[in-house]
Amino acid sequence: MSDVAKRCGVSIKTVSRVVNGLPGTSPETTARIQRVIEEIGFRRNDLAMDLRQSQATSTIGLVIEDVSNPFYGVLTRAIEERAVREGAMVLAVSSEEDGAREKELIQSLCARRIAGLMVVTAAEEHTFLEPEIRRGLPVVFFDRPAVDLDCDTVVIDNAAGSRSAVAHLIGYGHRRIGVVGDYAHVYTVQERTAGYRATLAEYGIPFDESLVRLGRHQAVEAAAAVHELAALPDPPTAIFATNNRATAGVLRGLRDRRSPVAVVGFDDFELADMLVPPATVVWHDTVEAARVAADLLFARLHGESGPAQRVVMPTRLVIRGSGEIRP
Amino acid sequence: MSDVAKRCGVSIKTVSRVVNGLPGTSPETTARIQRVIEEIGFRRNDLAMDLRQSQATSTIGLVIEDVSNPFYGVLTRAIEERAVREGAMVLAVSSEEDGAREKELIQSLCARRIAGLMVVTAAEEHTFLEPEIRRGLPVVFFDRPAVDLDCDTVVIDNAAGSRSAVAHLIGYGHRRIGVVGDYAHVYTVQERTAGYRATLAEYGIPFDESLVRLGRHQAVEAAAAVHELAALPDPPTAIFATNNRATAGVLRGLRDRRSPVAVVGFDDFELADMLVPPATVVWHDTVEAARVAADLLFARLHGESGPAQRVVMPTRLVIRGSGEIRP
DNA sequence: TCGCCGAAGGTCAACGTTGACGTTGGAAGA
DNA sequence: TCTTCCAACGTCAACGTTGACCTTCGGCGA
Repeated sequence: MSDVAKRCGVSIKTVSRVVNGLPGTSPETTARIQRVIEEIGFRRNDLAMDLRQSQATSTIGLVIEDVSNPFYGVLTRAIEERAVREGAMVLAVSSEEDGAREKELIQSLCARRIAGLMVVTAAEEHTFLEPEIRRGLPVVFFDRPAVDLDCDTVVIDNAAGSRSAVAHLIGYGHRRIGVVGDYAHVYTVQERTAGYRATLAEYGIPFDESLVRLGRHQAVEAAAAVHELAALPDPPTAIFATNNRATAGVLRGLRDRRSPVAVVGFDDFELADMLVPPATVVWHDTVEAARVAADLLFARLHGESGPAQRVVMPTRLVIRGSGEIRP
Repeated sequence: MSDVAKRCGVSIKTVSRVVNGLPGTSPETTARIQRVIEEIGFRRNDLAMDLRQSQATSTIGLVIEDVSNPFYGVLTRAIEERAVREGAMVLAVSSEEDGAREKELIQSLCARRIAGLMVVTAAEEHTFLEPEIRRGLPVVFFDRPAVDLDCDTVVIDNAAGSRSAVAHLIGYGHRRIGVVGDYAHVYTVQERTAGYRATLAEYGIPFDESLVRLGRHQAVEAAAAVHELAALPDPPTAIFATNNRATAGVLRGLRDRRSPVAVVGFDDFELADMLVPPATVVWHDTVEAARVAADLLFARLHGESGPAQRVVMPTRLVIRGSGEIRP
């Protein structure tokens, strides 16, 4: 900027006015400055501007498990879409389901003075966020609530979704229903497993620990769980998979086995309807949930100061075939 | 920081030393300052630091078409993985395949003083990047080269990949092979379509314009193309789909038709092997390509100043079933 | 003629941080 | 005792920008 000013024989402030379209410069001066800016390819340093003006950048921090998981890809995109309309960008980082890493990442984001934060948390403890929140950082928890913080939260109705899945399988005559899912410490896994147990109890079916196979983070691990379950003395005739990756893994594991096993998965996923049999899943609107969460975040950024909101997104059982196999 | 200094009765500089782990403070002072930092939850403003020190942040800009497309999700993740090892973050933005938007986004990224830039370009003109490059911004083009800029580039061997796909179909007896693909102005679409034509010529098969259906960005549009092709007087017996989304769309479009049509798609995708028939595709290693591109970028950031590199990633035909259907 | 006004432009400080360099005060060596 | 040295601080300016405020000057009405 000072370079432009020197070349034009004006003060830095005049250049600043032109750059920001403020009044107070003659048309000739404005044109001259704009020409020089074009010539030398000057671009304002937003860092300096943000430092001077607001102590915050127009960047939203987003902490997820892994961008390459389509669920988070869709989430990231939906938030970005909302953010661009507000002139903001989204800085998405992957926690890899590691609480300590999540803490580091968030602190690093805060050091970069993000304007707001959205988190799919993997941590059990969020007190480290308190000073930031006190300083005015809006935080929204997505998909998993914070236990020790009173923040806006958007979650899926895991209890109802799990119930619909398990009740559906029971309705088709299944009494031995396996569960395959991700790490047991993840909130959604706990909720969905709890929903499974509650539904079994509701129908008077005894809970059998050996039918539960958690900690299956990768699809191949979920596929392996299928073989473990099949090797049981009294194998399950149906499987409830607690997320998209587990569902894909289970279906892959089942593909080469002769005895048909019914499957209902939580989360819809691309091509689910193209498999054979097509996957019956607990659907929920990820894009809409992301929009709601983004709305909450931007409302806070625009000054909203009411009590923390908690939004529960509904689910719907999408019947396609894999869940309608009888024992 | 000045707040911490005041509370501790020391100068700002002393706090700075403690924050950065520099020598020159007694253990007692260090402990006192650290305690206060912990107490009030102070966090250094990296904006101010970057402004003072280097005029660049430790952030890599990544311009892609859309994070929610798994291809780009995987790319983003691979680059992030490399970036975290270097203490950097990735600011990924979606151009939506719009050249003008891409330009705006890149300029916005530059204004935020990113340390490096990786682009899957949708623009035909990149001269606006010249001043930034002159100023030392390392730029890597991924998947699509720049026509008017001499930068590091990583592309897929589109010619060889397309040839392997089309020759495979011809080998199975097909002579009328349709093409379904994304926007015709996209580099990869052009290259792959050119590869298709070259291979037809190689085998003495006349090119028929009516078999080419481009501009199918969404999967549903690709599915519609299948029906259009089937309605031709002399419909194709095979289809070459030029990317993952088109392949999924084509397979979906074919699902409900009785007459079997062979399909080979460019790009592998999740669950491709779980479809019926499983999708035969031109595979390439996206993760490895991203790693190579990230290596190029970080090498430049570390001072590498040799001539621009151009890396061509190999492809491999993965035979699964959909491409081995005879006419 | 004088006073006033507004357009066009300039000066200065501050945002939070750190590099360069200055200042203490006590210990150690001559 | 005097010098030297070093550890442990502090001061100041600068990074690029902008808000608050000041200056200049020509025009215009009383």
